[in-house]
Amino acid sequence: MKRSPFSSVFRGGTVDDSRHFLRIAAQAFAKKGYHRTTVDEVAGALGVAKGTIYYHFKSKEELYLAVIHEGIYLLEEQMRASISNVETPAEKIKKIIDCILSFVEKENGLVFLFIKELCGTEIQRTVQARMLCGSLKIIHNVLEEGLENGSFKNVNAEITARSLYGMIIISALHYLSFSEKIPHDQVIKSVEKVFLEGTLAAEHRGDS
Amino acid sequence: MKRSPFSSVFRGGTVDDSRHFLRIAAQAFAKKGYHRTTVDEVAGALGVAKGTIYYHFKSKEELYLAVIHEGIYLLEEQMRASISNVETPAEKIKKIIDCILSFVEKENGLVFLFIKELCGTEIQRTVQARMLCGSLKIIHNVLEEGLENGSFKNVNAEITARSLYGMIIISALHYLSFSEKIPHDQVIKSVEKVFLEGTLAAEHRGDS
Amino acid sequence: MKRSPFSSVFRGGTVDDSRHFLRIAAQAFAKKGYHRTTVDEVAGALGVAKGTIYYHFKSKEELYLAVIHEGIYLLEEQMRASISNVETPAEKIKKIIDCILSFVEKENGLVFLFIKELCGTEIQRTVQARMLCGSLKIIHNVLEEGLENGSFKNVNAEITARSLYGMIIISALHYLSFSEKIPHDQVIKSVEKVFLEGTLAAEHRGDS
Amino acid sequence: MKRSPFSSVFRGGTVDDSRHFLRIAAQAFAKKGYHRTTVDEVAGALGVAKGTIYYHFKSKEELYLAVIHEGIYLLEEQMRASISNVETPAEKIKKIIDCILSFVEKENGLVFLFIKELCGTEIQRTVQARMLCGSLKIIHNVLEEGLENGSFKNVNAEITARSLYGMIIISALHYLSFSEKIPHDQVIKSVEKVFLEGTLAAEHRGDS
DNA sequence: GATGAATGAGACTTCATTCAT
DNA sequence: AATGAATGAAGTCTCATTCAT
Repeated sequence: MKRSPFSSVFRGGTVDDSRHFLRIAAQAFAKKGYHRTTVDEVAGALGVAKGTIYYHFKSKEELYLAVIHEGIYLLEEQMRASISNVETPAEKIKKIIDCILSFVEKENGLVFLFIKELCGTEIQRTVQARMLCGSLKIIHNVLEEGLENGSFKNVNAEITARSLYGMIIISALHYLSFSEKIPHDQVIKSVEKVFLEGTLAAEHRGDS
Repeated sequence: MKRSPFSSVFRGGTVDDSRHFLRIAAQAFAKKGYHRTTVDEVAGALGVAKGTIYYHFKSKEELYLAVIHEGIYLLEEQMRASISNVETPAEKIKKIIDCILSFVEKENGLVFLFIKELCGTEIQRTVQARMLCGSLKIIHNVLEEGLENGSFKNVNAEITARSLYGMIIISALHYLSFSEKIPHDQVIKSVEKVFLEGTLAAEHRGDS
Repeated sequence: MKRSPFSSVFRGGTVDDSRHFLRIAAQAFAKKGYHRTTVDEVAGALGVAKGTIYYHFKSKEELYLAVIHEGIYLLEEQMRASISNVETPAEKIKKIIDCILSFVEKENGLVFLFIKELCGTEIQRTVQARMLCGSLKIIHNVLEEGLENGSFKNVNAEITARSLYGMIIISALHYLSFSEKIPHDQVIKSVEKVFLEGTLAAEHRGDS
Repeated sequence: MKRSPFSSVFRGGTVDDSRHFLRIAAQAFAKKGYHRTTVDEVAGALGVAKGTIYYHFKSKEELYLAVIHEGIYLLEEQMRASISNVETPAEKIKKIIDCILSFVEKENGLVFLFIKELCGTEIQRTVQARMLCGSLKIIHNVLEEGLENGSFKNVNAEITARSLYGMIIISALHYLSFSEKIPHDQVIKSVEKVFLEGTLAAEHRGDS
C-alpha cells in the first residue's frame, strides 16, 4: 500500500511519517535559510514534485511554519524527557542545559531557523515567540519548583528562565558561528556554575 | 577630512554624514529583513535614486554589510563609553548590562539584523561573528580584570562573556517579540543578580 | 433509454439527468468564465471527484463544449415552444422577443458564456456560431413566413434576423452589466416597436 | 534621444506614442484573448522585455484595462468625427451605423475584447459597461435630438440607443464569426432600414 | 465506475543590476 | 556624480491531467 509523503497530516499514514518529512524539509530550509531555499529544493529533498508541496500546503510560508512548529515541538519533547526521572530542581537545570546544548549541536539548522524567525516580521515574531514559550515554560516550572522547596533564591522566575535560555543558546551559537565543535563539557560546566552560583567571589558578595 | 560614500549627498559630507545614511539604511532593512527589503526601498528611505546606491556600493549585499558593520561599531562605541569612568569590574558589568539593554531597546531593528545574520550562511555567520567579537571582547576584558583583581571567581572568561551576552540579549528579545516595552529595571536587576550571585540558595551551594 | 455521461451518479440516470448536470456545470463556469473556473470547482459543484470528470470527458474543453451545447439547445427548445401555438408572424416575433429576454434574464450566466465564446479563438467562434444558428434560424423562418404572406416588408431576412437578435441581447445585457433587473415590459415594448415599426416619424418617412 | 515605449504615459514622449503601443498590445491580446495571451507575448509584440511591462503597469490586468480603455476611446473618437459635419439626426444615425461597422471590421480584435470583457466578472462588467456608455451616449444624444425636432417617433431613447448598438454589433459579429468579410453596403442598408422604418408592411401597421 | 494524490509544465511577478544620458 | 528606464533571470504558485487503487 503506497503511502503519500504527507498522508498522515491529513488521513491515514502514521504521524511519524509526517514528522519525518517535516524534519527533512527542515534540513532543506536550514541549509540556506527560508528565502534562499526554493520550493523546488525542498521538494527535491523530499523526493516529490513541486506540485505535491502545494497540494498539501497552501504556500511556502505555511510549509515553513509547519517545519518550525515541528522543530519546536521536538525540542520540547527532548527537554521534557531529559528531566523526567530527575529529582532536585538544581539537577534538572543541569539536565536541561545539557539537553538544549545537545539539541543546538545536533539540530543546529533548526535552531538557526528558530532564531531567525524570532527576528522577522512583527507577526512572525509573535507567533514564533508564543511557540517557543513551551520550552521556556519547562525551565520556568523547574525554577518555581526550586523556589517553593527553598533550593533557589528569590529570583524572578520568568526573567531568569529566559536568561538561562539565553546563556545556553548564545554560548552554543558562538561555536556554530565559527563552524567549530561545541566543547560540551566546558560549556555545560561554565553555564551551570555561573547560573547556579554566580560570578562574584564569595568575599565580594553581600549574599541575601 | 575623510570622505564618505554619500558625502556628495550633502555637500561637504563627512564621515558622520556617511554613518547617518547607513543608520537610515539600517532602519529600512530592519523593517522587513534583508530579503524582503528592496534596493528601491532603501533608496527611497535615503532620498536618492536606485542608481546612486549602485554607484557607491557594488551590490545590495555590500551595502548591507556596511550597514551591519556600522551597527556593530555603534554598539561597541556605546559599550566602551558606558564603562569609561567606572572603577570596579562588577560595576562595569552592571553598566554593560544597562548599556546593551538600552541599545537593544533603541536599536531593535539593528539588533534583529545582527542576530538574523548570525544565523545565515556559513560564510556570513563567520564574518558577522568576527565582527561581534568586538563587543564581546569588551565584556571579556572586564571579566579578566575582575579575575585578576580577585573580585570574580575562577570562571572561564570567554564562555562567561558569551553567557552574559546571551542573558541580556535573549531577555530583551523576549519583550520585543511580543512588541512589549522592556521593563528595564526589572530585567537589569534580575540579570545582574543571577549573573553576579547565581541562583542557588546559600545553604544549597558548596561555594568553592 | 439513452444513458447520460453521468447516469451512474444517479442510479438509472436518464438523459434528463445528464442535462441537469450540464446545467449545473454551466452555472459553475458562468460564475467566473472558462479560464478562471477550475475543474475542481466544477467537480465540487457537481458533487463528484475531479477524476470523475475526466472519466466522462476527455478534457476540460470537451466538458465546456458540452455545457455550451446544452445551453444553446435549451434556448432553442424554449424559442420553439414559445411560438408553437401562435398564428401571425408579427405575434411570433413578439413572443420570441419575450422568450429571449426571459432566457437572458434567467440564464444570464449561460448567455455570458455564449457570447464570450463567440469572441474566442477563430475555431471556437465558428463552432459556436454554427450552433447559435439554430436559434437564429427560428427567427429567420418567422421572417420568411411574414415575407411570404405579405405582413413584412421586403427586408433581407438573414441580416434582419441577426439585427433583432442583437437588439434583444444587447438591450438585456446592458442591465446585467450593471447588475440591475431587466425592466421586461419596457424593453419588450421598445424593441417590438422599433423592430416592427421603425423610429422615423410618419412624415419623415418615404415608405416603400 | 531615445524614447521609452511608454514614456508618454508618465513623462516626455508624445501621447501618440503611448497610444500606438497600447494599440499594438491590443492586437496581441486580441489574437487569443486575455487568458491565452502571455505577458511574454505582449512584450514580444511590443519589442520590449517582460520586465518593462511590469515597470509601467502593475499587473497584466492593469495593462489590459489600459488597452481596453484606449480601444473604447478610439471608437468614441471615430464616432464623434463621423457625425461632426452632418445635419439631420437620421443622417447621423446612418453615419454612425457605417462608422461602427467599419470599426468592427477594422478593429475586430479589439471589439472581441470589449465584448468578452462585458461578459466577465461582475466588477469587470460594470467597469467596462461604464466605459462603453461613452459611445452609447453619442447615439443617445442623436436620438434625443431627433425626438426634439420631431423627426423621430416617441421612443425610449435609452433602450433604443442600445438596440441600435446591438443590431450593428451582432450583425457585424456574425460575419466575423465565420471569418467572412462584412458585406458593408448590404448590412448598412438593412440595419438602416429596419431601424428607421421598421419591418412591418404599411398595411399591417397601426402607425401612431 | 469513481477517486484524489501526485505531477510538472507554464504563467505571473519581483527585483538586483546595468547603462545611456 | 547621479539617475531611472530597461532588463531577464529566477522564484512562487496554479491547475489540467494522469493513474494506481
